Amino acid sequence: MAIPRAAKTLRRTRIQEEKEEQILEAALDVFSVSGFRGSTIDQIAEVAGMSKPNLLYYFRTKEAMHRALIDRVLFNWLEPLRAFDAEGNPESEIRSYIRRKLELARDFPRESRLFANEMLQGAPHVLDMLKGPLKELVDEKAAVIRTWIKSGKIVHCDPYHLIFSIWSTTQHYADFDVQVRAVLGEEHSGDGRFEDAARFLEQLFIGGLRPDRSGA
Amino acid sequence: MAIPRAAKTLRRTRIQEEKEEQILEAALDVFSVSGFRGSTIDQIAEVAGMSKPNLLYYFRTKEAMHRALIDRVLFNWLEPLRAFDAEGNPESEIRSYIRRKLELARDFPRESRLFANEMLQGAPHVLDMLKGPLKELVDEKAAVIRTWIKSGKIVHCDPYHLIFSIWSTTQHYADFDVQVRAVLGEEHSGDGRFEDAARFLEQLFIGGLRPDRSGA
DNA sequence: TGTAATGTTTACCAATCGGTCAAATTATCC
DNA sequence: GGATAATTTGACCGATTGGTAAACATTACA
Repeated sequence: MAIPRAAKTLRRTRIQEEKEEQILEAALDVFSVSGFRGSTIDQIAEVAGMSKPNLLYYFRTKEAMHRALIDRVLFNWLEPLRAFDAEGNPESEIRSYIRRKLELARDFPRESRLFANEMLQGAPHVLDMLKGPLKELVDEKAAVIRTWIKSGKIVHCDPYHLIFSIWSTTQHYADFDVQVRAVLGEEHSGDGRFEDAARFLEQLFIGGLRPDRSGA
Repeated sequence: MAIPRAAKTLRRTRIQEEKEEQILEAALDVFSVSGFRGSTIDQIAEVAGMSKPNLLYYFRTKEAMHRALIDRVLFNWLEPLRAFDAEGNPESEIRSYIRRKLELARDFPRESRLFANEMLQGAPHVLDMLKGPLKELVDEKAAVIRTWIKSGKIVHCDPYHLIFSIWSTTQHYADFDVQVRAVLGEEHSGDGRFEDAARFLEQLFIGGLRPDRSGA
């Protein structure tokens, strides 16, 4: 007789570890493409290579699966922003922030798309996190940027929109990958495009934020 | 007895005009949030305020509805890029391109999200258009940008990634609207945020593309 | 090695899905 | 106003959906 599933987390088996991993991996595949509503348990079960009831033995509902996935992904997703350091100098901090975000887009495009899908749907599962922890983190980093502005290290600008623009430009290469590939053509669709993107974005942001030397 | 639906386009009734408009409007509401797979005909019918069979009288399948919607939206979506003019000077052209794209994001966010959903799903319905007409248009505009670079009007950079970065930064305000609002907080979630965004992005791109006067 | 806990499968359920059909209703035009 | 075309509806269909029940198989551990 199986334990009530609520108690399952008390002690985790080897098999539990493996299967849950397997399921979340498959769920990421499916959710990141079709979004929550558009994905089916059957689909995920097939990708995971197990029967639907077996999958439901580990995650009782589709919601639970999605929630577990989001929880696991979000932490890593914010890591680069957390690393944004007030002590460092603006140019290298921004440069390395762009690098990190671009690496995430390259190495974890499904995670990026999972998040993008959630946003498009109005963030029904993560709205509290956006308004709480995310906002606080961004507020904090915006304050850092403001000190850079006040000390004349970068041009006067809105720190929030600066952060938004770094997010959007870098995530674009994961979320709109198919469009990027289509426009660049077969020849420039290798991993080299990430190097090109990094070079361009660093140039754009470093150049665009350099304090104005003509005016004052 | 109703006409075979294939002949319907020969002469269009007043009612046809109205109802099809009504349906596409509702379909835009639904598809832009849930994507193709995640949306249901019943949902759209309810938003459109008509019965499902009635809706299916005008569009035989969900696919047909989606296709009609995409077709109608895509043309307008590319208009700003088409307006990108080789004769104008780079600064004002880029400035007004950003403005136009940002206005689209503000005034037609559902259209932007419809497109974003399609991209996330791998562009199953528009891949040919991306590889064909879109690529050609972008190639053409990239050539324009290259002439600006050659004549020293803007800094040397990759024109494709420049275009991508304008797309992503502007569309971000439609596609990730919920995140932008959450991070900015209630007080900055009015329409004023588009003015702030415009000011920041113009500054970023104009500054970032200004030819380097320190080097040469 | 036995047994209890854990894991898996087959069969199934009610609800919803995309879509059809024929009958009923409404608009159009002479 | 009547015939005819256009529109709308309710009832329905088979397939798929998220999820369950219970029998069956396997594992861990004493």
